[in-house]
Amino acid sequence: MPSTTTTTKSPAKAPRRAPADKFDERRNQLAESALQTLGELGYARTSLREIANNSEFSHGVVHYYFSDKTELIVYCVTYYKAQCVRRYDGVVADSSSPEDLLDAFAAKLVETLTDEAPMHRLWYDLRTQSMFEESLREAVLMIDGTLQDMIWRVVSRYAELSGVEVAMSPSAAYGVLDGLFQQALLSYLTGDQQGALDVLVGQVHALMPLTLA
Amino acid sequence: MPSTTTTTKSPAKAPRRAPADKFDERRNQLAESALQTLGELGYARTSLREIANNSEFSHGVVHYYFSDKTELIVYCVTYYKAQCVRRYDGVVADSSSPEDLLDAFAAKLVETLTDEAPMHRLWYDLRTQSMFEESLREAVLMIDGTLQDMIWRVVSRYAELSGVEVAMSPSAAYGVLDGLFQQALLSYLTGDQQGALDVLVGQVHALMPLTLA
DNA sequence: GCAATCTCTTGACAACTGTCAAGAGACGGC
DNA sequence: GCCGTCTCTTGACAGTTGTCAAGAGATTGC
Repeated sequence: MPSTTTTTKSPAKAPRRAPADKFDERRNQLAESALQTLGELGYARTSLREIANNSEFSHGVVHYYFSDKTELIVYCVTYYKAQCVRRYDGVVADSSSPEDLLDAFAAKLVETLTDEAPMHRLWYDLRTQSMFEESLREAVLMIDGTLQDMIWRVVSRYAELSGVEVAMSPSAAYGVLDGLFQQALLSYLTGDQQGALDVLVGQVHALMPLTLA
Repeated sequence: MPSTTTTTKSPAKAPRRAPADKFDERRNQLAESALQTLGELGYARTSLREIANNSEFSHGVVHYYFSDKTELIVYCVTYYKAQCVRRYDGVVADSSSPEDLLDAFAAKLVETLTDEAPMHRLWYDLRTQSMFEESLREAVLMIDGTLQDMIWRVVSRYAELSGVEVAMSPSAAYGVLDGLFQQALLSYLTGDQQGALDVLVGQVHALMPLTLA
């Protein structure tokens, strides 16, 4: 088993004597640009040249900041997901009743599904590819773990506000909610959008009480 | 909306005067061979030459039986999934108590996860790609529908044997079970296999009663 | 046994891919 | 101002891809 922590490796053999921040700054700038393209085309069909074309740089610069394509992709998704795992913290902190929490949680789900559908399909793309490509697994399993923790904070707070214990494992709670969200995403992207959102809200409202003892 | 039924289009402009079955036979033969390669490498990284190499034919023959790569892939997965949607029919027919059904269902899930993991990851791969690639959607949504029906037959029979009504929509039941199965598949392929199977059995046993009123 | 059709192979094509080397510009310290 | 380093561009490379045309075998109808 390789180390499980270092997600931000420095590129192949970049010197980086100077600012030390400027380098990471550019990396993030490039990552944000790349995420746009990746969210549009998906992992497999996004070429480094396409990423560069949609940025203000030329195609050679990618290899200055990343050692290869896999490192770029992994960095991008890790970078994005790191900003997402706190998405429901406000919901958890501000709600004072189980009903409030449930409504706010469902609303947040709808919001992110609407606003960031390309990012979500990219994440599912990467996670699926990790079933084939060994080199993606470490990052994917790490991210999946943080998402599970994120959901668990919501579910356990929901139970706390309800005054009962949770009746599901963190893994099961994440699995079922993720299944519903993924289904909604597919429906949202392939069919009528409003219907997908409505169904998701209904299903989450129906499911969450079942996580309680 | 295009037609929703014709999954077995004839290729671009193949004449096919003769046996009329021989042609489909070869198609299926090629599909089964291609499925092996696709299950191993995934949708994006499987080339037509690789498919041909793992078969007894040369790379040109693919274009004799399929008009392009997309048609081949869609045909393969549709062909495979058509054999799978009856997987739990025996379970549904033979069980005489809810406990029997639940045990048999979980056992079947474990069996298919063990025996056909590459086929399952291929399906999830295709479904995810359909979020990016318009041309895959029709087939994916059709297959997804038949899988939902398959799960619904299990769940509604489970309720019938329990003497109560189902408390979930077909969509929700499929969504949550699919989420758990996908999670188990990822865990099975990336970590310890036995653990993934045990967790899946436990989660399914815990979840199924929750589908009842 | 001939001819027409089906079946499959071979070879080529244009396009695209990740990668990298060579070098131009910019920027900083001195 | 000058030199060293950082930053980025350009151009090229070898390999791979989907696609298709030309034609060789094989099979069938007559």
